[in-house]
Amino acid sequence: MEKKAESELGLVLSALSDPNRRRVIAALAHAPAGTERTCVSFGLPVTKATLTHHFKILRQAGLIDQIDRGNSRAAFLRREYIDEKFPGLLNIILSEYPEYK
Amino acid sequence: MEKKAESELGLVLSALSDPNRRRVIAALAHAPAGTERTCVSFGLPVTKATLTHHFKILRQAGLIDQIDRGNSRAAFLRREYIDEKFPGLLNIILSEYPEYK
DNA sequence: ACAATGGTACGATGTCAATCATACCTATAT
DNA sequence: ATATAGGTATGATTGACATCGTACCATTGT
Repeated sequence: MEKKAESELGLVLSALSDPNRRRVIAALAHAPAGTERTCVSFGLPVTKATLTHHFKILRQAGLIDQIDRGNSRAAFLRREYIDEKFPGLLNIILSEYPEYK
Repeated sequence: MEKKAESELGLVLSALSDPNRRRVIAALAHAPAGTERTCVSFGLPVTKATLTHHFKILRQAGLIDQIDRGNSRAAFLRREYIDEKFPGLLNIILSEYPEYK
């Protein structure tokens, strides 16, 4: 049985269904373009194992990339891709966080 | 224990994570404003019981409304609400269906 | 050298969501 | 009147997912 390949948009919307993952994307979207941050730096209320899980999903959805910095892995937003493929999406995510006005 | 209240945006994104539900929203978004359609008219590959389930979720997310027509229940898009609260969202959903160009 | 830090891998668990079958309701159509 | 069609309600099953603990790896800093 073939696993049903999920659409690109499906991956993105599923990834953003989780509040912890939205928090990451909102923080990156609010930060200056090109900002890199470690996974732990977002202060999500989950263990490290769960952190890895969430960032993997964001990566597979094409929303972020991660660069191996040896010591840590820097996560950054794939802003151009998102803005071209899903215009308006980042602003929608940001709108959930008034403090990122 | 209090059930964690999900955010408005969370409800919307969760609702749109499902391909069947996206299909409904895309069809309504493509149709002329104010278009009403019955649940079955979308031809989703699920049983009636599952249909009811999906439309309930779309309603709870605020994406559609349903009017009781006795015989059937007409579903229509809450376009103004969506466009005001989540600008660009409908176009993103539509972009998955090139035939709705 | 060694501890501390950021992260991954694996396995387990609990919860939630999508689906179905069945039974039932209401309105139109024959 | 009776069948047909659109829809709801309920309960069961199944799979996916968020989470954790534990063990482990690499790099930086002391």
